[in-house]
Amino acid sequence: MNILLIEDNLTIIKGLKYAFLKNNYNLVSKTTIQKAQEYLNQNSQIDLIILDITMPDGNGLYFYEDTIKKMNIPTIFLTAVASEEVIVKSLDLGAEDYLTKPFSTKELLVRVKKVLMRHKKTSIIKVKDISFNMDKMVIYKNEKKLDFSPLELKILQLLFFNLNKVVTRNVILDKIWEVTGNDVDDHTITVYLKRIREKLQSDIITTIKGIGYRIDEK
Amino acid sequence: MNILLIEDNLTIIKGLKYAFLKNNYNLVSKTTIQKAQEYLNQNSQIDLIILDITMPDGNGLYFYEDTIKKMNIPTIFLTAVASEEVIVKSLDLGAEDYLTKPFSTKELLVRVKKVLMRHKKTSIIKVKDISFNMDKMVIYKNEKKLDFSPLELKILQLLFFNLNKVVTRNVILDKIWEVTGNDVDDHTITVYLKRIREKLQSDIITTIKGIGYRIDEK
DNA sequence: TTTAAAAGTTACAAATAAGTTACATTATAA
DNA sequence: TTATAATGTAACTTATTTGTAACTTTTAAA
Repeated sequence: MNILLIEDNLTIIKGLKYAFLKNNYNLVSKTTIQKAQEYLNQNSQIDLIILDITMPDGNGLYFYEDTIKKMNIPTIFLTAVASEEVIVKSLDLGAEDYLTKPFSTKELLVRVKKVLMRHKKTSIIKVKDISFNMDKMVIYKNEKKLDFSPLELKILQLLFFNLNKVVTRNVILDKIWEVTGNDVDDHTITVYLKRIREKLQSDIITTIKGIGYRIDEK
Repeated sequence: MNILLIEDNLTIIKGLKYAFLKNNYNLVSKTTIQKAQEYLNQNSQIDLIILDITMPDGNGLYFYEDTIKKMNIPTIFLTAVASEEVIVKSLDLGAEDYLTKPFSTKELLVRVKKVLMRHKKTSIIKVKDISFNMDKMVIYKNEKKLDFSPLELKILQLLFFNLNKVVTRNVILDKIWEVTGNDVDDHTITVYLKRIREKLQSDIITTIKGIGYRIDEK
C-alpha cells in the first residue's frame, strides 16, 4: 500500500515513517504542495493521502479540492486546524477522515486501515500524465478531460486493460470491429492510433512493429 | 433515515434531537442499554446508531460488541472516553467513527451523513440544483417537485444510484425494459433522455457517446 | 546501403449515433 | 364514457465519427 504524506513538520514525518513502515505501508512524504503535486503527476499507484492544511507554500484544503479530489485518491486530513467550519467543509468535500493535532499515531493507523479497507478497489489507471477512469469512462490529461470518439475510447480501454502487455493488431480488430460488425482494413487501426496519439499529446503508446501496441506503467 | 441515539445525558439528547430533526433524520434516543436493547428487538429499520460508552447500566463498547455488531448496524461512538486504547479498539472492532466529547454537532452531522452515504443509506442525493429523494422517489429542483413518468423516474433512479459511473445503454435497456417485458428499440432510450432532460432543465446528465449516460456529483 | 514491408500522415466522402419533433397507441384516472 | 398521461415508434436533423485511399516516413532485414 502506497501512502503519500503531505506534511512539513519533520518530527511528525519521522514518527509516521517509522510507524507506517512497521505496519508494512510504503509511506512517501512531501514537505510542500508543489513537491506533492509533482510526485502525484509522476506516480500512478497512490492508495491514500494524509494531508496537512497549513503548508509552507499553500493551503492543503485548496490543494485537496483542486487536485486530489479530481484524482479520486482517498484522503485523511491531519492538521492543527480545529475549526468546526474547516472540519465540516473538508469532510463535506469528500475527505475520508479528519484528525486534529496533537494526534495518536495508533488512532491514525487504525483509521488509515479502515479507509483502505473501504476503498479496496480502484477504477483509475494512471500512466504518466494520462489517467483513465473506468467508472466514468473518461480520460484525463493532468486533470483535464480529453475527448475521444467511441471507437477511440474502446481501443484505449483495451490498451489500458492490458497494461504492460502487447495488444496485437488482430486482437484490436477482433475486439473492436467484431462488435461493430464491420469488416475493416488493417490500416484503419493505424489511423486510429494516429488520432488517439494526437489527442493524448503524450507518448504512452508504444508500437511493436509487426505485432501491435502497448501501454506501459511508468 | 432512522437513527438510534444511546445516551444518558439529557442535554446532549435534547440538542441532538433538535439538530437531527432539522436535517430530516428521525432520531430516537434511549437512556439505558436495556431500553436500547428492547428497542432494537422491536424495530428492524434502524440505519445508524450513535453510542455512548459510559452508560448507567453498562458499557457501550461491550453492548456494541455483543449486540450491535451482530446486527450489522453502522455505529458512531460519541463518548467522553478519550483513551487511545478504547478508540483504537472500537474502530478496530468495526465502529464507523469515534468522536470524543465535547463535540461539535455540525461535525457529528457531517460524519453521520458520510457513514450513511457509505452504506448507501442516504435517502437524498443532490446534484447541482437537482435533489433525488429515494425514500419518497421524488425529484426536486430547488425545493420544487418535478413530475416524471414511471419509466423516466426509473431511468433517473438508475443514473442516481450509479453516481459518477457510466450507465451503459445496454444496462438501461436491461434494467428498465426487461421488467416491462417490452422489447424496445434502442432509440427509445434517446427519446426518454430527451424527455428527462427537458423536465430537469439542468444539464446533470452527461452523454458518453457509444457507451451510455452518467450523472456526476458536483 | 538498399529495399520492401509496416506504420505514420493527410484529406475526404460515407455512415452513424444521438438529438429532436411529431404522432399513434396504450394505459390510467376522472 | 371521456380525458389525460404514458409509452413507443418513425421520420428527420445534426454534428460527429468512421473507413478508405493515396501518399510519406520509418524500420528492420537482406
